Amino acid sequence: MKCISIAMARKVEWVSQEVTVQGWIRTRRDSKGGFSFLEVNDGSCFGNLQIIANSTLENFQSEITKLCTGCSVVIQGMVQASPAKGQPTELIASKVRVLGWADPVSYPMQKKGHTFEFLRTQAHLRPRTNTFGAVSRVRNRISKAIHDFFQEEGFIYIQTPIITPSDCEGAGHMFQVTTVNPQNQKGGEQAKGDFFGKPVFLTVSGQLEGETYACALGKIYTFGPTFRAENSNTARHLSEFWMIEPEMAFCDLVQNMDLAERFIKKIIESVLADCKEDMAFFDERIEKGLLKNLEMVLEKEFLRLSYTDAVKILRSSGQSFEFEPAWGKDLQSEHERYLAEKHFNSPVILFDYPKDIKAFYMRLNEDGKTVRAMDVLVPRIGEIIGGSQREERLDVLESRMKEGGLVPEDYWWYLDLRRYGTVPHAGFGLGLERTVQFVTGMANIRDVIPYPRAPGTAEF
RNA sequence: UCCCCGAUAGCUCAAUGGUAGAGCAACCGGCUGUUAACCGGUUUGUUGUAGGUUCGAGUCCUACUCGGGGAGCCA
Repeated sequence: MKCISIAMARKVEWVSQEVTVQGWIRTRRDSKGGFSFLEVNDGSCFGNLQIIANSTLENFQSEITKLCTGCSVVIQGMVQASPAKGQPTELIASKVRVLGWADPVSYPMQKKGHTFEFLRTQAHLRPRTNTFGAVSRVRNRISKAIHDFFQEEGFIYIQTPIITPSDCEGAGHMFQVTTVNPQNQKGGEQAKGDFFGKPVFLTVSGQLEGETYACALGKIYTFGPTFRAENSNTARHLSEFWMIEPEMAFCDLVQNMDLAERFIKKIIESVLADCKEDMAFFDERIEKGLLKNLEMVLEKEFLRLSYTDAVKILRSSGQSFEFEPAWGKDLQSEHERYLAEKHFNSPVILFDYPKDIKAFYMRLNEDGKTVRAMDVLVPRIGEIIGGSQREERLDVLESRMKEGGLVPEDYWWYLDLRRYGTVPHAGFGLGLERTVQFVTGMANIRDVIPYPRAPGTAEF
């Protein structure tokens, strides 16, 4: 007898076949007409399999009528077309074996109605809910789409270090990695006796290392965890998140933007094609109109707008902002949201930002005032991609570093790329969790990663 | 980190400074090819923590903890 997944058992091809399924009980409904309905889910798909458990089963009174949400079971039986609405098939059980009970008094998961805030306190059990099962499957499909996309485009997947000495781009606080007991360390003496003999940190970006491989292999991408010790407490920030960073040699900003747009569309396309049940759920219960919006994103060309033009649009919009937009200042969330949600109602790519608000490695434009940076803004989320064409001219790069108070010698290996066979190159970073948020409509980033890490939050 | 709001039964929430309640869950019973099943009944409390004001505090005050919304930082 074949042991099959719930996803398979829900397909009509399996009608009339004897099979075994295994999973967890979602609900039980008794019929005194002589049987119980069990809903079993094993995570292989959104829907449950309805089991018909007849009272003639030997453990019907002793066990089956006591099953409740969370119990694990193995069930043998015959798949049949369901006579009632609600499911294509169901399973007439010939044997129901209980593997593990779940005491209904203490088991925290109920059939219905849990807030995401409560489920965050039960992060080890929340994947058993509809929402978190669906998020997990979509997150998986997005991850696969990312690899598919880059592999098909000829990119090489490389793994950049997680422990790194480079205080990359001076962007925010880093987590220091040390084997020295803080109680034994004297002020400033720590690094000498420490494991690596110098201060090292968890990576905030694999970009600098990624550039070195792009300048040898042409097109590369990284896909791994990233750590930022910022004390930021929002629905779109995590201390530990996953980032995808492609880097391409012989590539300018326009090609970079082209890639970013194709990339995001490929992800949406894959999820819409392969996660229909999950996406229908998100559309109905999480974010009304989600599917229509994503389909619209697929059809539309992403708008491309220089920072300078964006500021002009904002200033003449007639919209009242808390902070007045002005050239040279960073765009506020309210500005970005206005552009992506109100003015264009579409993803927008902004480019050519003032050099003073961007990182040292971004290529300086001929005007001497702006750099070849780009941000992809999407409705609801805001910035989902940040990238740039990199500064490939040694002298310009060195002077930009000095302007920013960095010591070029610390970056000797990075500068070597410009000393030996320098080429124009570009790349960007995409936040995986923000992408999952965008695709699923989930409002809080802590609900699209299994175990969120945030300031004061590391329970599991 | 800053501003605003909140914390009461397992969960979601009520309760003029004056006897702590409902719905859901659980349990018992009824009914039914049911499907967020339905109907009747029963049980459930250190009101986030520590202080303070008051004859009396879930309610007012202070601090702290945690959560939510917004902001900054960014992906």
